[in-house]
Amino acid sequence: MTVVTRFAPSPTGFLHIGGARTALFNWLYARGRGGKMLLRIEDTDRERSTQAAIDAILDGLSWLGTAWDGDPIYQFSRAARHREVVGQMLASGNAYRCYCSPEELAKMREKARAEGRTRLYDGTWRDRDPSQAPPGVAPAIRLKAPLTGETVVEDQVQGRVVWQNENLDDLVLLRSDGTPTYMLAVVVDDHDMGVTHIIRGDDHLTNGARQKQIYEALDWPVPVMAHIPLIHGPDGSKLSKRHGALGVDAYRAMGHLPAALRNYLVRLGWSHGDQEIFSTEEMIAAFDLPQIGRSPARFDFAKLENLNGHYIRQSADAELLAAMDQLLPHLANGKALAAKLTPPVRAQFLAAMPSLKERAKTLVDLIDSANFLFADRPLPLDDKANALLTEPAKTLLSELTPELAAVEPWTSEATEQAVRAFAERRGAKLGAVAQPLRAALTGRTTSPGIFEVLVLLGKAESLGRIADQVAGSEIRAHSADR
RNA sequence: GCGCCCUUCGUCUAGCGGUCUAGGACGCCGCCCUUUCACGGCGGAAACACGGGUUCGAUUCCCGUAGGGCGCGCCA
Repeated sequence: MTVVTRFAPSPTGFLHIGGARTALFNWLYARGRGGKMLLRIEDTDRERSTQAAIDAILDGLSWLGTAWDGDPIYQFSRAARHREVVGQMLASGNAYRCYCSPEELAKMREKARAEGRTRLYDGTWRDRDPSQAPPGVAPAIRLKAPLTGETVVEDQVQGRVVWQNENLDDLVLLRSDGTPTYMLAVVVDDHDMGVTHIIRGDDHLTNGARQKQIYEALDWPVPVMAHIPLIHGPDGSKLSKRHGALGVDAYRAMGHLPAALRNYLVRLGWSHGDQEIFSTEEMIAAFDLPQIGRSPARFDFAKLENLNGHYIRQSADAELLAAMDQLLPHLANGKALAAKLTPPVRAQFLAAMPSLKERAKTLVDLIDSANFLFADRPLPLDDKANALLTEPAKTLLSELTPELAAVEPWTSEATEQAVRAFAERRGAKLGAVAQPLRAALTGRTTSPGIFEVLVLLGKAESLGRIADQVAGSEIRAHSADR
């Protein structure tokens, strides 16, 4: 039997990180078994479903690299089929009409709670003759669930979970306005789509039991179920906007790589011995349901960043440049940056990439660390760089200038030789010269190796930037004289 | 309140009765490398929630307690 999994988000917001992991698990499980992962948009809540949310979900899945197979199924469009199935259940005696008013139901719930019972609906209309129906009231259709015995879910993650049927009540299948409920729609759709494995958040575990009752009433085969624990915030509470319940688009905008996010997510709640790094192929081969833990995991940004740094270092230079191009439209200052990336600057960027990527945790870091390549003269200095360029340091730079100007050819070896010789003659440590030089060339106190920077910038630009700082020094010196 | 689930270093986790003086990873601290920052290397601090059982022997099995989560709609 071919494995068919599905990801079934409701389009009421972005694709959040928990949903992304659920999708990833479904995708991995299907891929690892030559199966398919289908996508079903659960848009039956017409009030809250939006096209923007649908787009965000499709976009997010594609970016993450966990795209669905076939066309997305829109649940709302299947309402007629849902009604048809309820008709069958009514005919077979597995469902009945309930004429209770909302007020009556509210009272029942109150009473049940007061008495410490879980079954909220008291079965008023379960066996009552339809002739007693109040006139002019449209009924809801309820499932005639078993009163005794137990309902068991053999869950791949949770193990065998048992509910006493007396704790489960007759759920509504069709509302009085004729629209299907979620509980019914999910069962009918999963069945019709040929879903063999349901992998979803464990907030659906109880639903699993109720849905199993529907499957049994319909005499349909029950898919394998796997209810995975939810992701929590760093403080252990439910993941909220306060923590990082961000859409995957936000992680993208932070400069994370899809491969890194996948690797981070797959290890959240699942493990394969001590292995931390998984290529996509390795993940697909190793992933399985029983190894998923049952306790909720907390989201850890630091670990994600570490992993992302790893994947950035591993990426080919040209790939990183391409990833940045794709990221730019998602950044606030993306347009301005894109305009600066002229062909020569891109070439410089590519040349600098091997050492830049060594230092970056995110693509945003990468762009930021490359700033010195395309900054305009005179270079703005950050505070630390400014503090470093003291008067003696500037004097040193001005004395270094003619020696650098004489360097030919302008290579990293030749410039290093010149600077080292200069420092030695002055009895200075290399750092005493290199740091002011770095500040003048990059505007910062951290950068790739200084001789590499010199070569990256070229002789004319390098000397120009040094001159800018030395000149600034003279201007200030003059004004101090008066 | 009722039902269900969970509980190993700060975090993600390995562990599936003796291999545990509890392993790995991130983070943290120290040292090394070094022109800065990273990378890399080496070392360190850091955990079996608690109480009962079962057993020759419990991190591993069972039962409680405590703490946490999820569910309890004619929402999805």
